[in-house]
Amino acid sequence: MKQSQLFTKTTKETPKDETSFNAQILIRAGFIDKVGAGMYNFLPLGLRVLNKINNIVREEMATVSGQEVLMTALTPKEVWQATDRWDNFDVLFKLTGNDDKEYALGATHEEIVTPLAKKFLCSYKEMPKSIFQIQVKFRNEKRAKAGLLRGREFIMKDMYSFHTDQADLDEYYETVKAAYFRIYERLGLKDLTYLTYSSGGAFSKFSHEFQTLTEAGEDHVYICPDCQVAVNREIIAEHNFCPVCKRADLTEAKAIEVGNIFKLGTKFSSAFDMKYMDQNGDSQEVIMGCYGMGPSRIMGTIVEVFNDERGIIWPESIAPFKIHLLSLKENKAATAIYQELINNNIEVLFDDREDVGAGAKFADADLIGCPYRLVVSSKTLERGGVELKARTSDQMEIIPLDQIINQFKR
RNA sequence: CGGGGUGUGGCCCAGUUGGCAAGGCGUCUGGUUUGGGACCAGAAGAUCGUGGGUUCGAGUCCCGCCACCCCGACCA
Repeated sequence: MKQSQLFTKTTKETPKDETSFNAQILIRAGFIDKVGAGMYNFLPLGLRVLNKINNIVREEMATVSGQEVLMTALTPKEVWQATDRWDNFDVLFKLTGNDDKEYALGATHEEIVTPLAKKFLCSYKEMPKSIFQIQVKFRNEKRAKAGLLRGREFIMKDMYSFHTDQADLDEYYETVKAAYFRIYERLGLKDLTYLTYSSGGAFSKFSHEFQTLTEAGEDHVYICPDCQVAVNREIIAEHNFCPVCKRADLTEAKAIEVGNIFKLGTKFSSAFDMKYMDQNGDSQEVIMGCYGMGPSRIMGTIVEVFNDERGIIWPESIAPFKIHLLSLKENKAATAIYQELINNNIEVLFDDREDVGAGAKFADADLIGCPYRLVVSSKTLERGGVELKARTSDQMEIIPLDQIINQFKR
């Protein structure tokens, strides 16, 4: 991508109606744009990052046999009445069609996925199965806040699994837990992310959250110094020791929830009368699990965690581009390098702008935060190459022109 | 939903006692620049969130409403 053609541009001004770091810097760098409280447009750079997060999530859900679907975001009133949530789920956005029929914008999809699965899963031979989607969710939060960390409209991956018995759910649940940690590892968040025991809400005694430590978070967790495990403050009164090693001297920390998995049991299969036929020809209730994760919130979390005073420092796995190539009055030589990178399928943002000073280009590169910066200038060309600098380091080195591809090709 | 705060060109903001709405960023034109957000000259761009009220006169004072931010409550 040539930066001269990029739809967005950066700004020095901090938006006045944002105080959260993730929103301020993502807006300044041109990744997102604010429409209203908890509502953001994703712009070309931001969408590239979001899609990369989504694709990592997709790949890992495939490893636990999740099949991707896309369900409706518009949902009929009747399905929510079936579970008694139309009147008891206060984050539902409700609306009325022109025939006075009422709808809700999807806040979560148990009410849609259960009737759907009921149409296909009728026999013990057809289970277990799990399906997931990556979709916009709507929740009428009384107070949206903290940029991408709590929106009224946000992106969510929600997976639902269907089992014949509790043991099968329990086993599957553990494999999904492991897949979640692989996702956080690939996103660079693993060391900061804790499996957290928390309230089970309406469906079970406990659930598991994945909490990433950051001062920007709104949850308080008590972490075990030995295990990568924590207890949410919600339940610390009844569970004030490490669930794994039983230590009692847990340390309080602020964190943001980046995933939440539940064993639903028969709550929804029973509400929608979803049953299957077992080996003996008897009708049995289906056992369900659900597994949530918010890619847009994760994007905000990563910005909160990986940054310095100059801007974002994207992990390579989700950076909008691997390389930011800056031309300082040497567009001819730089264009040749740009073409060669493109020809080798190496993602590059090429700052070919001719009316922008060197200082502004450096500032933009630091703000946007691609992992590697390549500078082409008369100085570097005299020394036979280009200057390479990692966003995470102050070290610079000259790479000979014929070695650039080797440097980045894996 | 309670409490607090803020609304002034696209963005950040100044605006004194009620008296011609200032500056910066960005944009456009011309010129000079080019290794850490350059400089000079010129130009365009505002029904001051919105509706009422007070006044000769309201960005400024009063009342209602709306939006956004923060704290709290809430948060499958």
